[in-house]
Amino acid sequence: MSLFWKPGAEKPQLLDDEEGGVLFFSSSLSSSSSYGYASLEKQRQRLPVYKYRNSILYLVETHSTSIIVGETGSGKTTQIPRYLKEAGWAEGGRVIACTQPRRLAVQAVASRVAEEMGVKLGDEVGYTIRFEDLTNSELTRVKFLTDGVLLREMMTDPLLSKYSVIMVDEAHERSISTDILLGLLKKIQRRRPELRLIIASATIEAKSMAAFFDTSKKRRGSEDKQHGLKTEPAILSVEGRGYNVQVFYAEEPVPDYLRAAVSTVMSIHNQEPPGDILVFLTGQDDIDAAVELLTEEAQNNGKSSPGLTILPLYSGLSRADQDLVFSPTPRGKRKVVLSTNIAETSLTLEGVVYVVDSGFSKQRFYNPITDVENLIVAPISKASARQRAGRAGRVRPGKCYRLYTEEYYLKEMSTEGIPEIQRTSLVSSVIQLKALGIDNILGFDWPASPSPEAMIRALEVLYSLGVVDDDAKLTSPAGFQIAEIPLDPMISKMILASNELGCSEEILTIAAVLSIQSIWVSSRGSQKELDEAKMRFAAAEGDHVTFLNVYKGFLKCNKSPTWCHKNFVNYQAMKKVIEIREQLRRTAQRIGIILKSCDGDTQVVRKAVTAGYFANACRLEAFSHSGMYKTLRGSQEVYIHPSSILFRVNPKWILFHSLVSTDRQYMRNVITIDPAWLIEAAPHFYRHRQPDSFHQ
DNA sequence: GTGTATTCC
Repeated sequence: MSLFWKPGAEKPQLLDDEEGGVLFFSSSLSSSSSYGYASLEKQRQRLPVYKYRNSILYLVETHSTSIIVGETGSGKTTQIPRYLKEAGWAEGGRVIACTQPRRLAVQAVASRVAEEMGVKLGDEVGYTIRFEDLTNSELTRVKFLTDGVLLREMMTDPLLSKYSVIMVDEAHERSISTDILLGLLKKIQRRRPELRLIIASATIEAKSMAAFFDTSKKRRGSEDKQHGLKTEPAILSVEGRGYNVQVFYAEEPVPDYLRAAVSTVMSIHNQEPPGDILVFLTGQDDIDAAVELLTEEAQNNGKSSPGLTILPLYSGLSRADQDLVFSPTPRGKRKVVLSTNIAETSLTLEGVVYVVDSGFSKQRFYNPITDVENLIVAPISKASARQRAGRAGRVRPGKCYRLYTEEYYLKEMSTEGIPEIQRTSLVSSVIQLKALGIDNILGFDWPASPSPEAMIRALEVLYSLGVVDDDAKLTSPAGFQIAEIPLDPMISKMILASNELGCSEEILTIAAVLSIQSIWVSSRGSQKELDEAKMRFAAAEGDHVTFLNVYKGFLKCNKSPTWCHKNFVNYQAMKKVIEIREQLRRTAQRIGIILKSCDGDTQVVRKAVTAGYFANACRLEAFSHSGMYKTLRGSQEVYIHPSSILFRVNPKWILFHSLVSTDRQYMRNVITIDPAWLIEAAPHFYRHRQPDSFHQ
C-alpha cells in the first residue's frame, strides 16, 4: 500500500435515476409498475423539488428565463414538466418541451413521467429522438427530446412556436448542441417574449448563464420588464438527495495513476467493508492494462481476501460485455468496474460505494490551423471530479479516492471544463446556423465563443464545398440541400454529387457506414482472423468500395447474424447502417435526389467521394518505401492506417476520410483516386497548385 | 503492423 489519504471537506451530490444516469436494473423496472399509483405518488412527494413546486411555477410565470440549479437527485427533470402541465402551460394546444443531451435519458425520463402521470407513453407524454418519434401531435402536451432534435425542428419552425415552455436540461455539460440551442433560444425570446425558458443545471455556474440571458442590462433607461415579464433571469437552487461522500486525496503527486489506481483498489478491498468500486481511467488501453494488473494482484492477494470481480467498461465494448457490469454482484464478492468517463454521465452503476478518480480523461481538441481533431489525455475539471465522486453515494455513504493532491484540486484544477464548442470543428454548427438564417457567425451571441480561427476555418471549408458563396451566404440550392442532410457537410456533399454521377444508392450506403464507428467486430485477440475476413470483401479501390461489398453480402444473406459472426462483421453496427441509410434515403428523396445505382462502376462512386473529400487528397512520396504520404493541401506527413484494406498496398493517389493521430498521423478509410478528378471536383481549391504535382 | 473519451441529427 503505497498511498496515504486524508479526508477532504467536500460533500458531493449524486445523480438520481431520472437525471443523467439512466440504466436501471431490470428487476426495478418491472416491479415499479406493480407499486401502483399511491406508492409512486409518495416517492414523488419525497423528492426535494416537491417543496419548491409553487416557487418554480411563480418564477416561470413572472420571468422570461428561470435557471434551476438542481443538485443531483432533486427530481427536477421528472417533476418540473409535470408541474408546468398542471399549472396550465399546455393548454390551448401548446406543448411543454424538455431537452436532454442523450437519447437514452430522453427515453428513460419520458417513460418515467408517463408512468407517474398514469398515461400511455406517446399520448399526453411523449418523446422524440432520432429514428424514434413517440408523440402524437393531437395529444402530446409534455414532450421530451434530445437537444439535437429540437435544433432540427427549428429548421421547419424557426420560432418553435408550438412550445410554451422549453426546459433545457443538463446545461452544465455544455455540449455543442446545448450551447447552440441556448444561443438560438435567446434570439427566439426577442421575437416571442411570451416563451418561457428553464435552464436546468447541476452546478453552481448559474451566474454566467444568467448573465448570458440577461437582456435587461443592455437596454439603458428602460425598465427590466417586457409584457409584464422580468427579463432578468431568476435563479433557484434545489438541494439534492444523496448520501455523503467522504473525499480523500493523495498525499504526494502520483507518478503513475494506473499503478496507483490498482494499489488503491487493493487497499480498499483489503480494508473497507463490502461495496462495489468504480475506477475512472482514460481509455481502452488504460483499462485493459489495469484489468490485467489488478487480476494479477488479486491472485497474489488470494488467501486473505474473497474474490474480486474485475470488469472493464467503455463504449467500444459489445452490449453483452457492457451488460456484465450491470449484473448484480454475487454474494461475498466485490465488483470493481474500470471505466472511462462513460460512467460519469451516460451510465449509472448501482451499488457503487467507492470511487477511485485518476483525475484524467480523454478529451477532444481541435486545431483550426491544421483542421485536425485530436484525442488527448487531459486533466478533468473540478465539476467532473465532483460528478465522479458523487457516483459513490447512491446507495449509502461512500468514499472517493482522488489520485491527486488536495492542493492540486484547490489551486490548479479548472472549475469547469472547456465547452465542447471551443474544442471541435465548427463546420456542422456553422452550416446549421446559416440554414436558420444566421449569417453573421462571427457576431452570433454564443454562450461560449469559439475562437475566430475556428470560425474562419469552418467558413473556408464550407466555401470550398460550395455550401456558402463569396458573401458567406448559403448557396441555393446546394447549400440548403446539404444543410438538410443530418450528417457532416463533407458527407452530405458527397451524397449531393452522387445524384449527378448516378450512384446515389451506393453513396447512401457509404455515407451510412462512415457515420458509425466501425462495421467490423472489435477483436484484439483474433486480429488475424479479422484481417482474413476483411480480405473476402476487399476491393482494390479501397475501404469505401469494400464497405459496399460487405453491405451487399449482408443483404444477400437476409441480414443474418450468423453470417455476420462468420465474417467478423458487427451485426449491431450493420443494423444501425440499415437504419441510418433508410433515414438518409428519405431525406435525399425529399431534397430531390434521384435514387440510382451505378451497377458496380466504382469510378463514379470514387468521383462522388472526391466531391466531398477533395481536401483530404494525398500523394505517395516518391522513393518512399515507408509508405509515407503527403497531403496536397498542407504537405502534412500521413500514413495509411493498418486497419485499412489499402495498408501496404500504397497506391500513388488516395483520399482519406479521417485522420487518427498517435505517434504518426494515420489515415482511416482511404480510397484510390485519379488526381484529375480533384481539379474537376474543386477547381477553386486546387487551381493554384503546381501543375506538375498532378502528373502521374 | 495499429487503435475507438462521449454524444447527436
